[in-house]
Amino acid sequence: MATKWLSPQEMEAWLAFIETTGDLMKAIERDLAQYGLDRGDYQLLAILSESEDQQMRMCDLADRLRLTRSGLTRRMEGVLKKKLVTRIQSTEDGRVAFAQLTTKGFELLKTAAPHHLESVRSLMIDLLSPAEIKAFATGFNKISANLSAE
Amino acid sequence: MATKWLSPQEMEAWLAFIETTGDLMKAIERDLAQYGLDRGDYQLLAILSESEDQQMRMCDLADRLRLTRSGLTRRMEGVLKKKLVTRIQSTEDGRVAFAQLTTKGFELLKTAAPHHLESVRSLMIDLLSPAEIKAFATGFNKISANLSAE
DNA sequence: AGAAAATGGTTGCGATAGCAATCATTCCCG
DNA sequence: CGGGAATGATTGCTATCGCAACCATTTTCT
Repeated sequence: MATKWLSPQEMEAWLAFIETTGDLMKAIERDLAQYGLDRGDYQLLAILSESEDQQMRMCDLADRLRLTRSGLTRRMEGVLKKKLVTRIQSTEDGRVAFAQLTTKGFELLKTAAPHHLESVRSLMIDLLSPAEIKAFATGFNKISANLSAE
Repeated sequence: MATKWLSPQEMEAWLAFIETTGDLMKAIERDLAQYGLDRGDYQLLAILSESEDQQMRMCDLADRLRLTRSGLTRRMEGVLKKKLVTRIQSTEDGRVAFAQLTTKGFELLKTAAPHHLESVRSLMIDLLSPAEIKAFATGFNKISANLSAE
């Protein structure tokens, strides 16, 4: 297999991507810390808030969060202790538990969301031209579709 | 502060980015696992291989890898045990230690690199149009510059 | 109905990595 | 020169998360 190297332009895209992504995530996470949340907690609350009855089966929630079931069990410990989420045992299926957003969790999310949005804007979105925004959307969607197709 | 929401296009770019990035990294990491390396090890070897005498001060290496000094100390344990890197105590400055690539480490890197490159190509670069490549390069560079400027 | 398989969730263990504290060495300033 | 500050690296502690093993419950198949 002859190794086809990356062109300078391709290399620049790749390097900029890997070197920047981690830093960007850290910066966004730092902005979220003032609410006592990390990115995982925020994502969890955000997903629950958009769900039917603001609740989800643990299992499905784990998939959405890209966590294993055990990973979610552990993450739940944190938000349960903070009373941002409650655990509801299913009456229909004894195996199943639901995670449900509490009022406190919803209030915190409503407080944090605008600031989080502002972080995303100022650290990323507002820096990009419309063409770049479009390229990010189409590009990452293609990458994602390819990953799912495997 | 009136909250300026994201436009559908902006939202799509943001969601595609965060949802895809983690999966992409995991996929690349999975391809690297056949060589007994994770992404951190690979990066460490790659950076050393490009350095003067294939060695670097621990401190500088930590910066390049976006690790704290303690994080690097721990990561070094792994590659030291695998004999991919050696530790060299500086004779000039008693505080300083260098990490240096071993022959074995260099050989492994030479073996893994083409496959890693192929992963990067097939999972990302080759899926993108030239315009998207360019947008990724310029976009992430802008984001990065902004983060550094803070 | 009853055994085997599948599903949902938790737990023990190990790996990664950050923070704070620590230690050694070197630098700097009086 | 001597003492305090800075620098480089390590260690203890903690938190996150995946894997494998496990347990409980439900489903499926005969």
